[in-house]
Amino acid sequence: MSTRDAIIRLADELILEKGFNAFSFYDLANTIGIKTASIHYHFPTKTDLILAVIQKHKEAVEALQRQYSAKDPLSRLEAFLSIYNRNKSEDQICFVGSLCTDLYSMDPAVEEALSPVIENILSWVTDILKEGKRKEVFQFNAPPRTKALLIITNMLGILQVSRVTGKNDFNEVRNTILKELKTKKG
Amino acid sequence: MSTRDAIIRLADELILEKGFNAFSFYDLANTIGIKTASIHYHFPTKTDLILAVIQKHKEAVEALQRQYSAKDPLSRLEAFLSIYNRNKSEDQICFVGSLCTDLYSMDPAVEEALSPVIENILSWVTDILKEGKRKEVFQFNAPPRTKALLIITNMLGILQVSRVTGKNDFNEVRNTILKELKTKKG
DNA sequence: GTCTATATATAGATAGAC
DNA sequence: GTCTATCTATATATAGAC
Repeated sequence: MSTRDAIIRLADELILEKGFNAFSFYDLANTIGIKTASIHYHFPTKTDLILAVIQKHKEAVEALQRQYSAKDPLSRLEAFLSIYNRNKSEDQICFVGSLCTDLYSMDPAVEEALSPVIENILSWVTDILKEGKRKEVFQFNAPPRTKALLIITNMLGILQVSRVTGKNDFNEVRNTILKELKTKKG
Repeated sequence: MSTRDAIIRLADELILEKGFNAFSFYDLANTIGIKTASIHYHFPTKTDLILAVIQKHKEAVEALQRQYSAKDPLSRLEAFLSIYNRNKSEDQICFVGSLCTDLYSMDPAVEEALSPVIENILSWVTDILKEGKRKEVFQFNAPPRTKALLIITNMLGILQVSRVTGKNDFNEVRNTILKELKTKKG
């Protein structure tokens, strides 16, 4: 893995673990085994770095969307839910939740970059729900976009809250979302 | 208002707006019109200050619980939901969401103080839902504690996400939660 | 209870050698 | 592409005068 990729990967982990304002170029440099000046060579400013991390998430989401585009609604929904799997280093939260929390302490360019990623995820889930309802594998009453917001905020929120209430709650919420959504057919 | 209270109030606002790691004693001092040394007189460390902010929320929640303890389930639920009203300075998020996001960058004493507050809110909402179901004003299938987690994470999450997707989504989510919960009786 | 002054540490960032 | 060295700014925190 290139140094550049190692920096992005570690920055991403630290954003999900501690938040954008709680890690420094020194933390990155020290862990990777280089000097801070080398980080600045790849990313002149911390904003440049965070934009690269967002870009990585953007591409990962798009890859997931393509990979499951032809699959059934339940598989597609599970693909979406897999974004939140907490089998990485312990207790990482959702990157959207982390960045939205710190949003007003960051360069406005971050919001500009983050916005289309969030809108893309929201459209994706909305579309999955629409198709699932049409095929009668999902049931829900709210408008699809609203139901998508409910599911997304459940996943984002439980990753944060379950840091305190206990990690079982993550599985409980995830399973309940699926259970309430599924018809006998799904 | 005492200087101490002014500090707590402003620190609270900044935590909800920018997060714990994005404001300094200088920000507080400068806005209030005192010097940083005066902040340290009231709160020797930043941890002491955040603990006081948590204590303030603890008391506010408990006051709300007492105030509505004898009311009907719908009124009690609306009292809970009022915690998330965003009619303060614009775009503040949920204090639980903000602190959980930054949790692993803070003194462990913060988690210790925050945990009972979250557990108290969770018990409160669980109890409201139980009573509402028993009285047939609410309908839901999941266990009451799980349903409480779903509603809490919806509210916490939408305050963060709607910073990007637009503030209408906050009202949409809030109204949908109530709509899906209510029976004809409720 | 607030101030001035200061200590100490760390942050993001740049210049220029190799 | 990585380094050493350094700049400048800001952070939390303390000592001691008023």
